[in-house]
Amino acid sequence: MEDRAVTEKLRSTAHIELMGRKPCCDKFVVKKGPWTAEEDAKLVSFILTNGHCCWRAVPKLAGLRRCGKSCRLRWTNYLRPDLKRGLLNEEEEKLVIDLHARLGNRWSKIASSLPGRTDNEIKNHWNTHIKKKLIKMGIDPITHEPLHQEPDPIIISQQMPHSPSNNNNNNCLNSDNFNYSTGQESPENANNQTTSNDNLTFPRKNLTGFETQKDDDDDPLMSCIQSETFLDDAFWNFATTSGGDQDYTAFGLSSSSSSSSSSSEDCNSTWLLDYNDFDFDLECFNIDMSTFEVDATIN
DNA sequence: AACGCTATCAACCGCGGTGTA
DNA sequence: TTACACCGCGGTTGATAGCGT
Repeated sequence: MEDRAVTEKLRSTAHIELMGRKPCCDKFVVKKGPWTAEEDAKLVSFILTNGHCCWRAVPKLAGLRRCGKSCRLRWTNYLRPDLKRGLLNEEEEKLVIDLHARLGNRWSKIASSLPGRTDNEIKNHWNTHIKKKLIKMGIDPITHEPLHQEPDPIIISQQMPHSPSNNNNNNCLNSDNFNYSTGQESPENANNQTTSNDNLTFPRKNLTGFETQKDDDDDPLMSCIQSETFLDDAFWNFATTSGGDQDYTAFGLSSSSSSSSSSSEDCNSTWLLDYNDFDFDLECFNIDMSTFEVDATIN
């Protein structure tokens, strides 16, 4: 068995020299399944010392019999020092719901707005907690519409074609018009059917009966949103009250990361979307790991 | 104590987009 | 231009912890 693995490895190596790129991993010698503490230690030690030049090379250089892909997953989902532990708090949950209404199952995009949280974690939390909560509230977790409400085919036909999963235009949590810091819909945007953020935003008005309802009393989602917690300024002020220029520290964003996308007058959800484009890359930590460690303690 | 069921979450799989030889 | 690998993503699975009977 071992001989065969070696033979295959050599063959694979020879193949590499003839073909373009190297294979990502040697399928005959990689280990699968749960990571051991020893493997974790090796991976953490290697990445903290060297960063990850490319994931394919990491297992080899770190002395791990793992696929590079597996190493990346283990690092990003579990070993990264800046990860938050424990269940998502209420604010994070609400943000996930909001972003899910806007983005659909684009977990990585959603995760990029919750520093310290991984796409896998959010996906799991969605499937195990939030989904059930929404159903309990009478809200369809896929469409974010009330469960009892039949979708209007005319309305559906009006939806934007690039709307993710065709389900994101009904929710008053959808908030290009919504100011996270004030809890108010921006008046100048209130009647707009589209916004400038066109690949992430969708017509919000008059597309479904849900949104044009005059009386929201019977609507579970509206009831939720109109609940004390949701209307409490303190809840929405998390974006601005965390201290001076560090507007978004409640999400673990430092002023430097938020400054690229948000100014004081631009304190709506677009900063979140802009932040999606911030590529979290450990190689930057490679320059000065001590800085990294300091930052990691903040979260 | 033993068993079965459910919930949770780490890890894997397969795919699509992109980069490279 | 083509073929293939890399990377990241979303969906799914499987192990196991927790709980009730």
